[in-house]
Amino acid sequence: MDRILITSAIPYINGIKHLGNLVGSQLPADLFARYMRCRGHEVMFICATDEHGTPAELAAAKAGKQVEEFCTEMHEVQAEIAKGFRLSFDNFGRSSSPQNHVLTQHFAGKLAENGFIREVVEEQVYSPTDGRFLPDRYIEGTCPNCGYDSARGDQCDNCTKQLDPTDLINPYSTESGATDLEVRETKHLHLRQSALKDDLDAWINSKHDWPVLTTSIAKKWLHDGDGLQDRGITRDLDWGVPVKKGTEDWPGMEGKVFYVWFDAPIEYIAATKELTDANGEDDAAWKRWWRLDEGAEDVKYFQFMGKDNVPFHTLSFPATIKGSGEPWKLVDYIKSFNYLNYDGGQFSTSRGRGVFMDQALELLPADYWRWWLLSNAPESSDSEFTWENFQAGVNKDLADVLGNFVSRVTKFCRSKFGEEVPAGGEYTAEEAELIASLTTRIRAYEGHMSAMEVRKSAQELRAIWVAGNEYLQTTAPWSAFKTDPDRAAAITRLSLNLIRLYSVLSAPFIPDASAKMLAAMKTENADWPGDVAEFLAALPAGHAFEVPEVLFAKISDEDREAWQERFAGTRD
RNA sequence: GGCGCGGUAGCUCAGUUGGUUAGAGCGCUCGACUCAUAAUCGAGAGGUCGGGAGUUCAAGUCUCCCCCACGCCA
Repeated sequence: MDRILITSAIPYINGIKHLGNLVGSQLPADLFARYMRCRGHEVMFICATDEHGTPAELAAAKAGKQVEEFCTEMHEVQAEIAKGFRLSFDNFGRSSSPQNHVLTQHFAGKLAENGFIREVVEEQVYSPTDGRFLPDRYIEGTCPNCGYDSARGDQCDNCTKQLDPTDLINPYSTESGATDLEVRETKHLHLRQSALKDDLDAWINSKHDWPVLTTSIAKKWLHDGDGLQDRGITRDLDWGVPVKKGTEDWPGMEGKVFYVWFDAPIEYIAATKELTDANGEDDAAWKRWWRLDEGAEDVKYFQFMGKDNVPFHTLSFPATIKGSGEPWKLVDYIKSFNYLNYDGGQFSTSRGRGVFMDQALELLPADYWRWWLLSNAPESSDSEFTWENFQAGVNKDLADVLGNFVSRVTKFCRSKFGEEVPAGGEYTAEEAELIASLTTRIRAYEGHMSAMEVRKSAQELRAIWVAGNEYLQTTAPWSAFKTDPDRAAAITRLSLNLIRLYSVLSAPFIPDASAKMLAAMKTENADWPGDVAEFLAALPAGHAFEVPEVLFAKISDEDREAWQERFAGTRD
């Protein structure tokens, strides 16, 4: 039995994520976690909300709430949606947790001790009216280039020219409208990633089995231009982890907090501690996952994320870990994903384009989305969501191939033999052939699942479903029944056992339907198939079952058209 | 403008270190079956692998140039 640590990139607290976000990290991570549990491994599957930073403060203000209150509510919303999609996190934590405060401050302290922190004095725009420093994009003014009067401090939306806030003519705060802005000096901490560059480079180069997407992004950041740059890890904000050197105050850094990208990945560790704390366990319980000197030596650590998160996970977070000089667990494998596009364009949170997680669950059960998204996961390149493809894929794979198989077998049996596994008849060469073919396919499926080859896994699983229909078509028990009822009974007995096989194999993809299939077969035995012939004999003659409700209703053309229309524009 | 990733059947995508007639699913056509959610199974049609040049006994797969789409950065 292996010990498998899995983390999914943590979604930002501000708003509900769209299907592109889901398929880029949480969903494939869940697939892998479920599979590893099915295979009997000890799994720790961690996710959380990323709660700090200006966008959260502003969203809270807009909602007329305190930021803590806002985050608590939004965390609850995201946690509920995650449950709706059957994301099987062992803990869905919060980056604002006390555990993360302590750990983040601890790492910063160690980095400072080891000389990887540099204090830098910068000039930033301060608004006396707002009582705070303003991030570039919360300052607007007239563009010096094109004269557009609502150019942002980082870029002009009209002429696309990149700007500094000080370039703007008649700048004002977008928060208060205040125009009495001034430039003030402020001190910040920078993480000396440049000093760790060679170490990180060697580490990345040793990862020969990582996806090209992952390593190519990391290498670009390492070698592009002047190479890996130091990065500011603090901000002049209220909402965040207060800057401390371990448990000590940090002179000159009063009133400042760590920047989100510094504390967010540390939350992976903190969320594990949140879990064990909640369970009343001691520190050894979480350290055995994260500390090489306290039991994590044999842990295999997998991270899942979209490509936009790769730099933080290949460079920034490892720099934090390595720079600490302490034996923390480093990631063993980074599975990264491209983007899922929506109907010819991008999904967009800010513009509300596409289907969002809460809306998706209003339309259809989780299994529909899980199956389609995973079987079309953007692994090797960006991929595309269209309503036509979604409808066709779901109807064909889930309703016609899998759902209908369950229907035809259980209903045939009920009408000819009653609602129990029929006795009589012998297995022939046809059964031997089916079992041989299934064995090959199941072993291939296991290989793809272990390798996190999501699309290939889905393809193989589908082929296994098809094999059942093929078998029925060839053996035609409805014909055999007329001349040789015993033969028909043998075929039906095997086919009923196939339903249990499909339940077990499909569980990581479509957990709800899987549970329904197992329940219909009136068994709780969901052990993974080793010897297939043996597995298919587990439900013996005389074992009762029931005909389940239709597993997957089809998506009608009317529904599809209505949804297409509804989601054509922006989110209401 | 620089960099990055792509451009393979109507659609969505696979194609290992260059090597026999370029693959899958859907869609389409035809056939079989009638247990089943008008479901299933089989067969077939369909691509000069964005364009051009080159390296090689051999290129979708390597090199160069160009075109197109997307993304990141200045």
